[in-house]
Amino acid sequence: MGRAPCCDKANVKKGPWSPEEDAKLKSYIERNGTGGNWIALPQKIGLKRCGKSCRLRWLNYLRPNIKHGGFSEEEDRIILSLYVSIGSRWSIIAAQLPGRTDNDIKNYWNTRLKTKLLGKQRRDQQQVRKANNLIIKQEDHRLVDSIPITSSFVNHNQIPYWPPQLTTNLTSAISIPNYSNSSCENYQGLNNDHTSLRKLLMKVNGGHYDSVNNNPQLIPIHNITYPNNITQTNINLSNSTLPLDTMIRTCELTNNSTNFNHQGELEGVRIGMMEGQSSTFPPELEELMSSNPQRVVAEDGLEFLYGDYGNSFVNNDGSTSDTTTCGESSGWVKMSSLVTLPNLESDCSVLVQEFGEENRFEEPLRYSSTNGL
DNA sequence: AAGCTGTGCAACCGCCCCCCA
DNA sequence: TTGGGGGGCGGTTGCACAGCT
Repeated sequence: MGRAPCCDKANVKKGPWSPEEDAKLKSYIERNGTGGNWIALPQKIGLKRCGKSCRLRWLNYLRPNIKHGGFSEEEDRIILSLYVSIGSRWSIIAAQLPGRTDNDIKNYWNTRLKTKLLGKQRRDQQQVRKANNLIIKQEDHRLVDSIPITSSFVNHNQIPYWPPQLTTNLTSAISIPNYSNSSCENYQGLNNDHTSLRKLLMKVNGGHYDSVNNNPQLIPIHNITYPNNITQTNINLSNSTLPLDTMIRTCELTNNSTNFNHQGELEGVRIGMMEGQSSTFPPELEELMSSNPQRVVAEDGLEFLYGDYGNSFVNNDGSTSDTTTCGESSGWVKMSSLVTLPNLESDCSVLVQEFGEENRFEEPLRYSSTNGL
């Protein structure tokens, strides 16, 4: 049995709203409110529109204080960082941007930001292809296969970033963390449970989740006091909000490899980064990461997805350490290091050594903010 | 100038969740 | 406890406009 339509499809007007319809809807809601029933609203007003259409028109266009177009760089940053963290949860992202609607942000992402990012990547790849073609022309064609693919611009459809040998090594060296049972309490709830995720997000963002009224209260990140060692400088989202996975990934790849729980599982390593494993990232970002992992997260603004950065950690004293020696680093990592595992192409054994049994720590990594997380 | 292509955005569609009778 | 209805959300579509050939 099919679902009953919310309105009489044959007798409702579709398509663009006229100024008269806008005026009717706006003045009615301003005088009387929605009455908590969008379906009944058009009849009351005398509009031949579906209630859902009225709701959408009000929320996305007629509602006061709506901003259209002209996204600032700061807004770009927030959208990008949240997109990396939570994916296409436009309503949550919109909640962080006053005056913006989920529809607006969704459109902005699909038409501008995404193409900007992927366009940049394509340009980069084209440049490398051109450069390689030049090399090929200049060198003996028989040498082509021996040219090392050094980075970054590998087309992962043709050449997997994770070498097969490494994948095997990783499989034996790393067990998949069970977030729901993890002894690292901050991973609890990372099980696609929408409510749990939202609660976690609220907490991580320094907000308060009103479970009675299901009402998230967010506060900006600059109101958060960070845990030891972590500063707004090395997180570099100072005027933004701190996304869930940002914190998690920051913690995952930091300090003295306290990444093993009592079961010997590697706490928090995002299995999505392993070839063939499920991902916590949206496909296009996964594509960016798998083809160009070193460049996915940089430090500033838009560049944080594709900008340059140094392969270094930030230590407690402000000095830096090379990523390939991350086990020796004792500080929180930069944003730029969040998705940077040891340089596996150059030394597959590093990760196994880094995370080998002998490096297991007794206490799982814990981190908290002053708001009780 | 006309046709084509790309872009931006408003609006719709359909699914899912939650509330309430 | 359960099923229907409304609200909310993400994905998609279609149209208008601008830029290019």
